[in-house]
Amino acid sequence: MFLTVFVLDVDLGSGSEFPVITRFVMFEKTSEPGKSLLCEAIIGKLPTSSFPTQERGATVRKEKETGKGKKKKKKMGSEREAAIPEWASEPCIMGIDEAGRGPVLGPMVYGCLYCARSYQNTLSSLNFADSKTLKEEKREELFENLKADESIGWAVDVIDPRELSAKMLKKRKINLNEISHDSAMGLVTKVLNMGVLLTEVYVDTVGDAEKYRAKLSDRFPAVKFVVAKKADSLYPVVSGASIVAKVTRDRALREWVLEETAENLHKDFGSGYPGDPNTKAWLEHHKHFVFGFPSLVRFSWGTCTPYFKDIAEVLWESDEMDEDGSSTANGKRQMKLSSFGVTTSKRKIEEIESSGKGRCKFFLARKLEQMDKRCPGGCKQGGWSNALLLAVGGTIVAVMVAITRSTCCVTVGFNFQVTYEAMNSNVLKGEGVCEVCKRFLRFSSSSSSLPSHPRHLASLLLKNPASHSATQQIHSHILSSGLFLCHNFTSAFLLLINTLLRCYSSGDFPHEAFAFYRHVRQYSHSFDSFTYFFLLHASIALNSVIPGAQIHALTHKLGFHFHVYVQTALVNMYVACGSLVLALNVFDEMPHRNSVTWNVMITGLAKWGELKLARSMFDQMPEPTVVSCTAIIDVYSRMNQPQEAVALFRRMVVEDLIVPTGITLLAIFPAVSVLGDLKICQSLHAYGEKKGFNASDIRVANSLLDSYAKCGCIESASRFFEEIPAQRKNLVSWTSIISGFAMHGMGKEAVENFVSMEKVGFKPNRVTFLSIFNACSHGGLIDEGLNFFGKMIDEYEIAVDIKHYGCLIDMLGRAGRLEEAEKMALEIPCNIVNVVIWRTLLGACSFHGNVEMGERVTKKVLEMERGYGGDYVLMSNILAGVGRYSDAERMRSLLDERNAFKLPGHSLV
DNA sequence: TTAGGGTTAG
Repeated sequence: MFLTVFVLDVDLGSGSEFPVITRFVMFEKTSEPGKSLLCEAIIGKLPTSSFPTQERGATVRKEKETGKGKKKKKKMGSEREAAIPEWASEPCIMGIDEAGRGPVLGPMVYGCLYCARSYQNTLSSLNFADSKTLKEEKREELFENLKADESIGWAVDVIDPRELSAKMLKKRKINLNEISHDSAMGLVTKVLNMGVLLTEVYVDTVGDAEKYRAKLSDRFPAVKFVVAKKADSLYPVVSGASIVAKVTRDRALREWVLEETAENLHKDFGSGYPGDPNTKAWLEHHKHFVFGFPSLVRFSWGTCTPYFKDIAEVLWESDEMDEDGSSTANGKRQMKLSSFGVTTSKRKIEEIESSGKGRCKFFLARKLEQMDKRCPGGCKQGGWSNALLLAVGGTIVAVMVAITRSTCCVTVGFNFQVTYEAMNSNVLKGEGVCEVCKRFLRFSSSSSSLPSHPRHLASLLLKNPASHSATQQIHSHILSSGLFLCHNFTSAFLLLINTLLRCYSSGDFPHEAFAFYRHVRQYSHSFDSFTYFFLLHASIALNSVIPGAQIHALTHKLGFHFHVYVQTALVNMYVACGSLVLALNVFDEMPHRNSVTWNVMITGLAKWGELKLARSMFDQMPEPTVVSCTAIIDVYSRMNQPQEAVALFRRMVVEDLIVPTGITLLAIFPAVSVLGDLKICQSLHAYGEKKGFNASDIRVANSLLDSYAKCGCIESASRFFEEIPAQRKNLVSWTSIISGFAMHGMGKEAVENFVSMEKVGFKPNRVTFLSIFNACSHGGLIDEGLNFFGKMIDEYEIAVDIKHYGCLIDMLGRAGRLEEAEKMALEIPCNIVNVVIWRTLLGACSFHGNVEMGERVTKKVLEMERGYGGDYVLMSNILAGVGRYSDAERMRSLLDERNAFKLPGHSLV
């Protein structure tokens, strides 16, 4: 399973180090193309901590309001004023210890206990001992005692498991020792800031004791630090701190709100240590296929890894590329990029919502709601973003996000807690981007497996030009990696920009080309003709003249009016959008035109039915090329003017000015087929042999054999087909010869060839089946035809389309099996059925004189179309055939009344 | 790194 996550907004919180994703959507995407499923559309805000009784951060004991010994605290920097005991002004000692470094579950708690140095002896008599050696009840009792003791102060720092995991897995990793040191230092700072005169601090070591001591002394030069192993059993003040920490952690675990749970999650998780069978069982039973574990679990622990085997697979398939783009030792060159395409639609979302699928407790626990597509921060360009889930050791640990239209990049910890680096404000100064998005621009190229040089990225794009996901990933990478800063204005960067535009313009998401261009324009104006060329193609792909016209204006402003490529692309764009007048305007105003410009204009005119104008322009062309000639011939062929096509081809050959190519032959053959002129066909055969086109281009050979068949010479077609070497024949060759036999009523030969084709390993397509059905129809091979029909569905799994039904109904109808034909017609799905089907059946009814069915079918036909005279004539003939002359006459009258038309017959012979 | 013409079908 693949996942796609779209992050739309983050909450920076007030002073929180860890911003939280508050708006995002997630998609589940199956590996089956086209079967993408929206899993959930969600929005939410994470709680700052799952420990309900303590705030995240140091919690410092407040002195009781006893009055005695109470005094106003000195103001320390910006710290708030608070009451502190008198003894705090004396030299004080403090102990620091932790609880819960090892477990895979729950917070790590740092605790401290402090008192006046003069109270040290009393402290020793309080029977504090290393908390681990005491029973829970005893610890609770001691904790309550020390809380009640006015000569003692204490504080804790509860570090949420999500924070631990996020820090350990973020790009700039912070290991547990570092987190521990920071926490301890945080406690020292807090207590000092309260106005406590700390002179000695005893700390249970984490890592090398001396280095730790030096670090602490460096930070707090006025304090003497004693850092030792097992300090909790050596110094009563540290033992007290260990009790504070341990009890707080135990309570946190007891009172932990498993937000993911409504009723199913239980808290029998044992000790939380990785080896504990209860803990293991709990982990096994509480993993989630997308979110991994509830927020209680430290997902960065190696213990968790085996549990992620079965959960959502996240692929970040990219072979390691060297700096120069060459392959690594495994010899693979091709970059594989998994597809995290944007696949959604309003309908799909509604479907999922209404089906009730997708919502799970993990979403509910995160207070997730439906959302719309706009960026809540007010990004003018906001909207969907692209995201990549990064997998480390098979575990989802981060989501890399680049909102392609608003440039927002964040990494997201496993439980959607953001672990982000400082944003690069130089890069993101864009207009129309909301503050939230701006503040999250980040992600250096080192965090991605993509190359960092524009030239390498461009070559990657060129290797995967059709891959939308590759394009998106590189798009995101460009926005997020700071390439703008390093490479802006370089030719390599422009090449990359252009290549990306090219990929978008030729793919299914051309609007992204404009979005990207708009974005880049905020930082750079060093575009060239390639840029505008691709943008104009993107406009064509969008099938909209508006962006194209805007680019037109822009190129005019930027001085590209003399650039032949840009101007030709403009003509092409206007032609493609059907704006012939605008195309002609550009064409006329061009100071220089080349043959391509002419060809674009000529074929454009021809395509939109302006054949005469096209021909006149062709005749004015200074130097006609084979392309323009071929284009005109092709247009003549398609516009049913075969004589003109042949005449022009003759002129080409006779005048010997322009040499036809294989493509010219492809253009002329349909005209020859329409004419049915075997002699021309034979001449073209000879010409193709002489020039080598028949041998070099299988399409020419296929077209020739098709033309032979259509000119009535199935023998020549068959002979020519046999002469094509087996290894050159393709599916079209086989289909063409089957079709040839079909049109000559040679059902048996068609079937034999179909069988031979299967034997040599070709898999028939829908056209092949159309041909074989036609062959069976015209050859009277009804049962064979029906067998082929079954084969098409069952063996080749080809969807039946209306033309297949048409062939089969024609086949059954010709054979007089009218009931079967009618049954089949009635079974055709109503969204594809058309009048031709029923008209075919009506023809069969007429042929076989079936009045009863004829009347039924006529009714069907007239329900669908009333203006075609042939239908009335057919029914009239059926009625007349059985002597119902007055009814026949009524049908004829109806034809006149309804002003139905009938094309007069014609013959070329 | 830019363009234009392109096989089979009731």
